[in-house]
Amino acid sequence: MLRISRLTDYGTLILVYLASRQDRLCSASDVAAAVHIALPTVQKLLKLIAASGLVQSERGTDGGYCLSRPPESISAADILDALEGPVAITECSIEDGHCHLEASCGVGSAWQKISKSMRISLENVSLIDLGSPPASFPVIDVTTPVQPGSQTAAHRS
Amino acid sequence: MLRISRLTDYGTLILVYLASRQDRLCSASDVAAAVHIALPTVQKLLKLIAASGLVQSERGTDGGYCLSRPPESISAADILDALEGPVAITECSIEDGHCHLEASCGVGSAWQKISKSMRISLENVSLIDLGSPPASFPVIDVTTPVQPGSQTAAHRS
DNA sequence: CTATATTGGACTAAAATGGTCCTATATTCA
DNA sequence: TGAATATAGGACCATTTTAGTCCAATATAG
Repeated sequence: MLRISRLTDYGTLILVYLASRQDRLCSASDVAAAVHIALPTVQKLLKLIAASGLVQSERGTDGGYCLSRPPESISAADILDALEGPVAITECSIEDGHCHLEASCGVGSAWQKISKSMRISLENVSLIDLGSPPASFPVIDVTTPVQPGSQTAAHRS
Repeated sequence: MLRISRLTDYGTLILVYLASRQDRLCSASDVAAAVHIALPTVQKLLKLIAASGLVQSERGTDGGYCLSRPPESISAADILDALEGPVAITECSIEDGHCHLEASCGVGSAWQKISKSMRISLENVSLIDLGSPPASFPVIDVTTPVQPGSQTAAHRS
């Protein structure tokens, strides 16, 4: 169903929470209590997210996690990259080469291109948007040339 | 990874093939030979697709399958609906109600809205587009009000 | 030295996925 | 009627992915 995993969903919650606590360092326990997700799961996710560079960590007493960039500059695509690997709609589109159907296919490339458009659109959704979503999100136009880094979500208040 | 399943990918291939054979009825064996996918798998997929109404079937000698609508009117969203259930980016967005995080969440709705935009954009990609993709597909704008049935892919020659 | 944290990994149960196969039924034609 | 060809509707299984928990090691502060 073109869906993201539940862990990615949780990860988003965690990041949104950290965005609201930009100043302080939050321990995994703090986060778990705030977002109402079991501690072990939060720990696992924070480790993953930290490994991707989206958050920074500090060990020891009074240690914890915080965003390593301002929330405006963290996109939905960044989150997917961190928790699910690169956004790719088909297996073809990640392996990019050895598909035993290539000759008769002609479809792979379409899904690939759709995937690229979606990725770009997700790059335009920031952590702030995810925390306080607009009335609705714009529609992907999958038929005209993509504009690489157009601009970030335009609804910001 | 925001990906579609391999079976859905295969299903797309099959539908694109049927679109090129609009006139005749194609048996599962015909299709399997044409798209280079194992017969049992093709049979399974055709049954699923037929159940969804995208293709019509006829039994008996000289029976087979054909599209039940012109390929222009079959969208990528239709294919996903047929083979993976409704396009929904999060589990939340399908159950639409009982999420034990609802209080602290605020994120679910953002992903839900993004999902809706993506769905609409996929509705604008036809089977013809999937068969002969344009140079690139437009980018989803996830920040402005959605336009329900705007128009179908504009690159058609 | 002890408390508190993260780090990095192993581990398990449950579910989804991909794929095959079998029986029943419908249709055509000789 | 009977044989051949198709779909219909399942069951079934192996493998992978997902979600979730837990443990030993390390770093930090007091």
